[in-house]
Amino acid sequence: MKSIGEEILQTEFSDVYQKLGINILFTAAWFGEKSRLALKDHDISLPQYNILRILRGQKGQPISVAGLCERMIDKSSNASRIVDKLETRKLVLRKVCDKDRRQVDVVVTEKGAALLEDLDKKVPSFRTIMSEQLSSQDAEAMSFVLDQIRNQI
Amino acid sequence: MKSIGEEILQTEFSDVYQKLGINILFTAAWFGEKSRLALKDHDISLPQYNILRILRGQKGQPISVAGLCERMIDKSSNASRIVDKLETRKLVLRKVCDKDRRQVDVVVTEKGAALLEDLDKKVPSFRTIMSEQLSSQDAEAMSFVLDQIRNQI
DNA sequence: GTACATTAAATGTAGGTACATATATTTGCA
DNA sequence: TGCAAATATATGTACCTACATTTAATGTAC
Repeated sequence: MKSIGEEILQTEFSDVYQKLGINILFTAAWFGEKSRLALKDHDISLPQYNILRILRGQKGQPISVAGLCERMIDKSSNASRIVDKLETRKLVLRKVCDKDRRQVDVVVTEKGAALLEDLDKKVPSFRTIMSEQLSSQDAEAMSFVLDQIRNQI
Repeated sequence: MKSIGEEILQTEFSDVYQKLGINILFTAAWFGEKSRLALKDHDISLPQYNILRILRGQKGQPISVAGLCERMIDKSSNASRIVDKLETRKLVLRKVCDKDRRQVDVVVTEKGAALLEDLDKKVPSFRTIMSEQLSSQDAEAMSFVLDQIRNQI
């Protein structure tokens, strides 16, 4: 089995926290690469896929571009331009909001929903990747530790 | 304290592994943002900083562009162009390798080393961020779990 | 109601990633 | 030796992020 040290050819870390931190960064990059590979055949980028999933979570209810940003993992991604790409391929629809004409309501189209269902079958789920490796109790505990780390003073 | 669900306004996850997976991605993005902020004043990007640190790890010994790639967290980053930027600012030196003229040897300059030392004081260390939140035993265990996750069949 | 601040989205730009291709050099083998 | 395959780096392109600026619509103070 390849440890994080072997993955990046680093023989020693200054301490175990440094090692864990780099391991988190590396594992996130590894997840991303795995997903991107699965999406490649359909010419969908990772942020595009994430936006489609957020739209599905809306269950038909439209969401603004700012609303999409709030729900994205990468907060500084430019939802406006990602929606552009999806709209060009008719996977989502954009419509100026009646109540506030500054806002733009975004919804997924049938074509988008169908593609998404197809993609879900190909993108490896975290459950598939992780459930053999740790118990759900450990997963919950680990998730809590990550919450704590981000919320330290 | 803000849980991952609150961070991305997601009220429910399909399961705890899904939650942990997204939490790992989000925490990695959070680490990145924190570091980027610290580097901003010096106009150094995160991959540029990482390359400078790899070069310091070489302790003067030159390393090829491919060698840099192997040691980077993001394996598909384009070290050639990142080195370009560093070279323009005279933070690194590039020299065609005598033994194999296809290779390019990269070393950090004194200016680069001085800047790096300055940056290290400003970029928050993982130890600072995490040591209050979990014991070194737990950090070691968590790192091991991540290694296992990436190495499942 | 006009003026000014605020807000939502779009756009411009620099640097980065992902990936294909090009260029130069070395290696290996007939 | 000669020449194709392999290797190291650089470069071109599309999409992305980070961040500043612009445009349009709304809110608010006077």
